[in-house]
Amino acid sequence: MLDIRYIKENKETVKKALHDKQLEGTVDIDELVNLHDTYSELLRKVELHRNLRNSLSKDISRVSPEEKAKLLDEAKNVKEELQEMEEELKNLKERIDGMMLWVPNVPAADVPYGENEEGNKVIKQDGTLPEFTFKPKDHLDLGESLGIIDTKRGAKLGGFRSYFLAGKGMLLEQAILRFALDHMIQQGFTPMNVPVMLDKKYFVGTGYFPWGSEDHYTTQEGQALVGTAEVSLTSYYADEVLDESQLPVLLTGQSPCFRREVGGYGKDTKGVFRVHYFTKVEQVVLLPEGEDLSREWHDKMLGYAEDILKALRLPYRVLLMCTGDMGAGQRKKYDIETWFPSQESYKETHSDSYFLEFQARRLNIRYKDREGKLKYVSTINNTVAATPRLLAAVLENYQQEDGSVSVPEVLRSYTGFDKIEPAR
RNA sequence: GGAGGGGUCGCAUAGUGGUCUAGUGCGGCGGUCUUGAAAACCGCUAUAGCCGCAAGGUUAUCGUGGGUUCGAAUCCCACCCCCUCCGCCA
Repeated sequence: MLDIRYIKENKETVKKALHDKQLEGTVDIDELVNLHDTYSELLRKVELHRNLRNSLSKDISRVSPEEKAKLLDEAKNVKEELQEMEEELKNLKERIDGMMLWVPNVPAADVPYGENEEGNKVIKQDGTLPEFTFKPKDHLDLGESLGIIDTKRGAKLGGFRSYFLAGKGMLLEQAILRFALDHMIQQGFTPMNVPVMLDKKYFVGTGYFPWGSEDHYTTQEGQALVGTAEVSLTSYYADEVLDESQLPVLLTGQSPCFRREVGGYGKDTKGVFRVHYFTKVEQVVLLPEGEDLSREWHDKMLGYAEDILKALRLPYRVLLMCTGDMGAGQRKKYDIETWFPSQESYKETHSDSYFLEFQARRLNIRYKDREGKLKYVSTINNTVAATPRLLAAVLENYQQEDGSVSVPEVLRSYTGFDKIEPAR
């Protein structure tokens, strides 16, 4: 959420953000500003009227019985007038609040303009592409021949985009996750196990709602299932006031992630690349205000994710996402894409975004600065490792001519084995 | 799921319709005293908005949302959360 004062003073900037993020038509900024002006004017009138009511009430309690009757009549009139005005005020407020939720964050100055993913810029590439003396299999073929990925039975039980991981595949997944978690702990992050069914307000708070509500499952109780631990971790301090000395808050959490993947029916249909349920280690940072600081941490957190890929010796590249391919709430976003030999292309495995105060305003997370002034924190989040997608990358990149898959060296102390061989 | 108790200022607690403009204690900040400190004493001690150059005034907020009333922390309704006990359960 942006400050209404900012929106009023920077109408054209906000309109441009709507346009650049391909969100035109979702909210009318002129209408919003006009409504808010009307609201402010009415609010002033209402407050004057409340003042009148309050002073009349006070008089009634002090005055003699004879005078009382007269004042009571007057007070009743004021009350009725006030009720009408307050009704209108409430309606205005609801409309404004509803519209405010649709106002996106303004992209940072260095975010390139683009209508879709084609506008993204590759800004970094790392790792040597593996060379195979044979035609590399895709992760599903590998997983099936190794007996570690079973999408057929997954689909039998849970429908399309469900899967089983079995045996050493399951253990390798756990190794990746634990390795990733350990790396973040080494960076000073606090590991967290988080709730994954949350009140919808936290999805609004993190900016997943209203834009992405279609992609979330809901419970009978009206909660939604998280698509990422970011929602839980970022909301951890919702409605709280931190002291500046507590910042930066560094959290890492592992959680199941649930995504309906509506609108993506034809996309990535093979294997376990795009699934309804996966596991992810996420990193979230809360910072004092200041864009320079956020940018510094944004890059630093990108580095933590790169560390994982480097340690796994997986080739990857980093994309600076364009306006049309970033989230409504995001200020700037990097995606990391990891090499998938079977497709001879890089595929998204990580996403790193900073928000400035956008999420903190919605979630009401503030801190007291050194002068005792209350300010909103700035938030950033990034993937550390998401499986089975990253597992799939490991399988493909580490496959051997004999059909086996060797285990990345850094994971061997976690797995206890150094290769996965074809099932008999 | 059932029964009972409870949610008030940073913390603890008082407050059953009108000086509640929310009392008191603790903590915190400032001051007096002191060589210094402690103790004692005095003062201050929320957030957001509006009007105002300022001083100040004003509106809202006692878990949340409705309602009753001229007036609600206080009465009524719904919901949320916490505690105790019972049931169920990894």
